[in-house]
Amino acid sequence: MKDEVVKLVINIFERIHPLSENLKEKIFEGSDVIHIKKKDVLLNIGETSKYIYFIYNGSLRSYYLDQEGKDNTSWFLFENELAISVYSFFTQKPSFEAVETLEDCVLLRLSFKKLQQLYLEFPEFNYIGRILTEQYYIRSEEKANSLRMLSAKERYQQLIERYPEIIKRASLGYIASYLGITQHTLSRIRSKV
Amino acid sequence: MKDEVVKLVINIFERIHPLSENLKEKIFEGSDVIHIKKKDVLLNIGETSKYIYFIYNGSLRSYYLDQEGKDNTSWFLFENELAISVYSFFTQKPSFEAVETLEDCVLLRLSFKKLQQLYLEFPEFNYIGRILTEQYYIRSEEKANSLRMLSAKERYQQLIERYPEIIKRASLGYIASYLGITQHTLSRIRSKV
DNA sequence: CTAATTTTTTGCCTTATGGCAAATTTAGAA
DNA sequence: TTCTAAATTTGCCATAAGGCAAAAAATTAG
Repeated sequence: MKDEVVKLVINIFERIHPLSENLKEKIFEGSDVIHIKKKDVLLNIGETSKYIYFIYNGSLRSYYLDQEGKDNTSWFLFENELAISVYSFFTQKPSFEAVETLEDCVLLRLSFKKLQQLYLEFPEFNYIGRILTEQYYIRSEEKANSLRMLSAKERYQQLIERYPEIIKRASLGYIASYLGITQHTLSRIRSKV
Repeated sequence: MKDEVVKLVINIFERIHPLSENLKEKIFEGSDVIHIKKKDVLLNIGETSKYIYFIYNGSLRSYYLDQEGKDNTSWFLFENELAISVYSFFTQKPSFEAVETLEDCVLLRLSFKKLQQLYLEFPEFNYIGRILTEQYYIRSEEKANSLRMLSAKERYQQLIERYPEIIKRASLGYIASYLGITQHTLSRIRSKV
């Protein structure tokens, strides 16, 4: 199992920049495959994010609690994507957001500490880290721009266009908060489309 | 002038990771100081972003045009910050957003091509690039989360708390679109506070 | 398979925000 | 300084989205 998962990750990395055999071995040694049930929590609010996850199977979401304690989904993540709590992992400070599974998952886990070692020992690995960070950053900008420029309905339409599976795999309540609207509004939008 | 500006940039970089003398020289050689007037355009919609800018003096904004052709500010940037059009610069594809100055500016400019050369010639420079990308990425996530979770009034209050000078340096219309609301709404929020 | 729980839809009314238009203030140019 | 243009505020009304509550549908557990 681990062989297969690590192979896939390395494959994704190598589309960005070749890896030395030594680095590949270190990635293999430093990471673990974990199996985790639906609705299990990978990171609690207030906890510092210590791991980056690669999603081999399943899906995750991260969410914030607002003033009234309602949870607002900030990201959905699926197969072949990397999952972290952006602020907490990058700064190594306590998280304002939580991360949980939406489905049973198979994840590859690498610790922050190990990752830093790899970055320092293999400077070229920073190239890959930089490119991946850029790619997720672009998606973050897209999110902000949709929220700014599009109506609730348009945001919903854009979401199902770009990530059609999201509707099958996440509940309406989660999707609504991700779009910055209430369940009721989303339900109404759907009934009209 | 150029000495002073490059020194400041390198100083900022060195807070992240030390630079070899050779790399410092290459940064100096590869970059140009440019003086540019208020309201001048650094990047047009449809154009591919070829430069990254360091703001020594002045301020910039980037903006999108919505369906009706109204412009919506996506970022404000001030002294000691780096400015790019995120999507276009990272992907080297035509930009959906434009970048213009809000004030007369003194900028340090480095081409995408030169930057890639530096990344390849000095692998450790990717470390700095990665960390900076992470920092701006965090800010992008904050923007998206504010738009999702806070009311127009709360977003305005958060903005003046975190970036108080923004009010003196950007017009209300720009600030309103950055907050995802109309000028009128922002004007009303201000009159009530 | 049935009961219990969760998720989704719907109705009614309130509130926040937008659209248009005009008045006022501020900034810029001659 | 004075004139002109741009930015900001305000009023009035329309529309989008939220709050509360309950019904309906779907999922899960026993």
